[in-house]
Amino acid sequence: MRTSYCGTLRAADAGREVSVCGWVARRREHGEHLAFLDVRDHTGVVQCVVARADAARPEHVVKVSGTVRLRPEGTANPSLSTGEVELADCKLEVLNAAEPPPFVLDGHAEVDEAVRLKYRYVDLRSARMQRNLRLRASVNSALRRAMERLGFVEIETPLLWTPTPEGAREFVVPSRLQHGSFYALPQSPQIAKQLSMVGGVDRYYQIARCLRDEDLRADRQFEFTQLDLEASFVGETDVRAFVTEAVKEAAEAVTGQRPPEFDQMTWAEAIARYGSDKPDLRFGMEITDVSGVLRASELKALRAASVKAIVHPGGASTGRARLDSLVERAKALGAAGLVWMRVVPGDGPGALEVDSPVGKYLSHGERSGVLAACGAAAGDLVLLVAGEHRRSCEVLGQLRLDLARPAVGTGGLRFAWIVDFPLFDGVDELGRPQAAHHPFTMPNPEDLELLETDPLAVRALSYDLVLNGWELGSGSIRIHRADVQRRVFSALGMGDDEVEARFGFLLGAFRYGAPPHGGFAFGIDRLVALLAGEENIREVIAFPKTQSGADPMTGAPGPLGARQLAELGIKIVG
RNA sequence: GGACCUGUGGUGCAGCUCGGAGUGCACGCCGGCCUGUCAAGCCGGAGGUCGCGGGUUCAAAUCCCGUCAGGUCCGCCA
Repeated sequence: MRTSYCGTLRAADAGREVSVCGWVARRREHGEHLAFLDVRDHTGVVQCVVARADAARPEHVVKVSGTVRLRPEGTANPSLSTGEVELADCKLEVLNAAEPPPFVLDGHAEVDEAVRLKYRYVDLRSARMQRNLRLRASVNSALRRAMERLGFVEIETPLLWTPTPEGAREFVVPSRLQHGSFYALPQSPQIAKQLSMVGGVDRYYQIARCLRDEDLRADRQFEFTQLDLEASFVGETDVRAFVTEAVKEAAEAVTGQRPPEFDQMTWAEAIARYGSDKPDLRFGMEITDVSGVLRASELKALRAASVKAIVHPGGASTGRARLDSLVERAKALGAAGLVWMRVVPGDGPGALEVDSPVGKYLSHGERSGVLAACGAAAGDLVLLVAGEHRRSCEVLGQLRLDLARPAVGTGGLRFAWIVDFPLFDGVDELGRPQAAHHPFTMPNPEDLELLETDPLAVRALSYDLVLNGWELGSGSIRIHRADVQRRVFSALGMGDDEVEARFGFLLGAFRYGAPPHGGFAFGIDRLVALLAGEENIREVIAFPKTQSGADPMTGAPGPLGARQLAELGIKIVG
């Protein structure tokens, strides 16, 4: 039907007889005998010269046959890939007429997302969506290449799995053959892939759809896609090397450049320096501990266990209203308060003074000590939070992002491995430790004895991959011995009966020869969004859902008919 | 479960604080003119449940209450 794609024609093609197919992007009419028609396909647009264009309205589907020729002197369009040529002596065939589209696809108007989603099939024609979908495909392709090169074998795991009421809320599917029983759609193929290790697969991977019935966000959809992998007879560094290789291959496929070595720091270091377990390393403003300087301060509030500071370079010009809102923000984040200091020149060369509500309560030595400790200079803004170590760090970590985070798509790609996560993160209302990662995570062997005595201090053999402040994914070495697994379940407050009911088949498998193994999973939607410079994963998903979980195009979710409900043994009560 | 922002011809906005006739801008659409444009240009035209419901008022896009939808965030996401 066609000989060429629209966006590929160049000066070197001059003289060729070609046919292109696509959509009418735009037309420019000059009276009876001359009109220009821009025909668009996924590769771009090409200008076709026709006598009359009445029959070809925007978004009509057309086939144009003609001769490629150089445009007349002075009429080339350098902003177009095909700007040096045009199609002349055209035969125009309308393959399908179209109603005027609900919005224009010229990339200039910012169209409301709800409208775009309702007419997603039109929206997908835009250069932006075409680019994002193809970028995503090349990421998938690169990931597969890397995994195959590393000896991983692609295995499909069930979508209809058994309910495991741990972690994220599950989507469930009623069983027609066993009324009252349900399948669960997998939050991740975690257990299946571990069983594949017991099954001697050695190296498993899958580009897996995961489903979680939790509230949606800019970086979270009900269903999302992970590169999921697991390997036997490996340690932490092996797993990280596999993932690093795959991610680098994907980034290179998109950017043309192999990314530099990934940073690596411990979880404790990430919290202390950036106030986050997913630090954005594209900029500085690291947190400084100034507790020592203020230990004997007249200000009781600053004699806390831990006083932290960040410096906002050039922030001394920040107005009172803005500072007040920062104080409110800090309180909303859980800080007792926020002390700000505008750094101004003092008397004498190089001397500094502070303009701060608490300035007069601090000695000269304390004021200069704080400035020296965090390296502040005249014109900067210093923010102090006092309280418990982790909370103070996290509050300042959030303010750091609020004040200075670079826009998505700028500042390059700063990958970082965060290692040595704690095994448990806090306790629930009954005082039981909560698994930070998942309950199959191997405790650090050095900390095994703390499982029963000080569980919150136990480090895990687990690690996260972070890119520009987004958590891409996480992984761990798994427990492969039933006795250790039982101790962890016990620390989690799960009794033998409960464990048996939920994970009996997994513990059973571990009795039949489970190799040491570990793995990882990371979100492809997030990786692709960051590589595409999008701040929302919906922009890299062909048919995403809104924040309330609806699809404006299909109307999903929708009701079931009485007959279908009866077949499933389901009665709607609310 | 909660906080905040948004909702006005097909699209994007302004109008809302201080109530006074659906007022305005840009794009698109329809028709006319136009032989080198390229986000073409010029002229004309059509197109409205101001998200929805209620209240206040002589009078509501505008003020108040409720509700729905979209978005950002908190909770949630082992």
